[in-house]
Amino acid sequence: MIMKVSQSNKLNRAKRFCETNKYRFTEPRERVLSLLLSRHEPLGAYQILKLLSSKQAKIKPPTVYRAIDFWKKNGFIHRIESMNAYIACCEHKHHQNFCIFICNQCNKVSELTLETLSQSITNIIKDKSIVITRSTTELFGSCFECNR
Amino acid sequence: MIMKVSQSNKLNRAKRFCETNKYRFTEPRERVLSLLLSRHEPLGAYQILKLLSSKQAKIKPPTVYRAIDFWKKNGFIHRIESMNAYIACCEHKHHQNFCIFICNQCNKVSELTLETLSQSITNIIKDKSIVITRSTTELFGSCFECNR
DNA sequence: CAATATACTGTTATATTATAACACTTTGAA
DNA sequence: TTCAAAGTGTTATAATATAACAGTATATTG
Repeated sequence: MIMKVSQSNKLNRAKRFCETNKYRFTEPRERVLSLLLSRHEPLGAYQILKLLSSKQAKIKPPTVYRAIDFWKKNGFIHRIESMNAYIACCEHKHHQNFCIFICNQCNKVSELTLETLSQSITNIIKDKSIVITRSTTELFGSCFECNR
Repeated sequence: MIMKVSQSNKLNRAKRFCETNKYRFTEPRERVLSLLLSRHEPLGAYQILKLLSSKQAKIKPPTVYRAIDFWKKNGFIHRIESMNAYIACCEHKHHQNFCIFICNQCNKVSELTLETLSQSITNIIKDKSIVITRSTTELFGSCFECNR
């Protein structure tokens, strides 16, 4: 399987992450993350299920959901709530304040890596008695191509 | 049934909205919206189903989902994506750029009516070739009470 | 090295959330 | 009064997600 460098880098980073933190980089985990890294679009859990299953070896939902939960918890994938779908996180460090853009017309989804977003949200929350630990923002509209 | 004024006001506004736009203010629509207005917490579709059903008259899922879809489309309720739940929109005019805060500890949910949010998002999106028509932001953290 | 605790997987079953499809009813306008 | 459109009722089923429990792999400790 041919991979872009950045993609295999990300997989390696995930592997190192597991080693460092004494988690296991198991086959289901590897396969789920690889798949999400190789696609640049959100996949539903049952799409992943189908893509990872062969006629001989059918995977079951919990196998996929466990891997998804693991990577999600550890900042390697995002759940797109409005789509019940998952994408590989494009930059690990932005995982806490995550923003995606969904084009209403072509349905393309892109993650926006916005340094300013979490800053903005902090500014918006003037009431310092609330502490924000995580945010997910889903923007809908039309993209450059659909817009011309 | 005793209601706060603002609550019945909101129901009236919804009624007027229907009259103005030639939509019907039918019984399922009224009951679903009333219920959501009377609670200050998110309700799942099947919770609504249960609350609106009596032993004699059991409501079916499509009845609830149709009412939910109607009010959602028309800006009277929000879907909280991360919870598969629905709440009455606290201010009609903010419906396009909607932000809620969910306390991780007590699970209380509050809608934030932030004049500045949509502005901020516009500022963040420097690339003017993208047009945002709607946004939903879900913030997670700990609230004032849980924070002390 | 064996015992054992822990993390993880495999499997079956089922819960939860949402929609398709079609017959019937209400409403307003021609 | 009939016709079209909007809306509801009902049955069935799709799509998404999790509980529960037995079994396996791995690292650790005695």
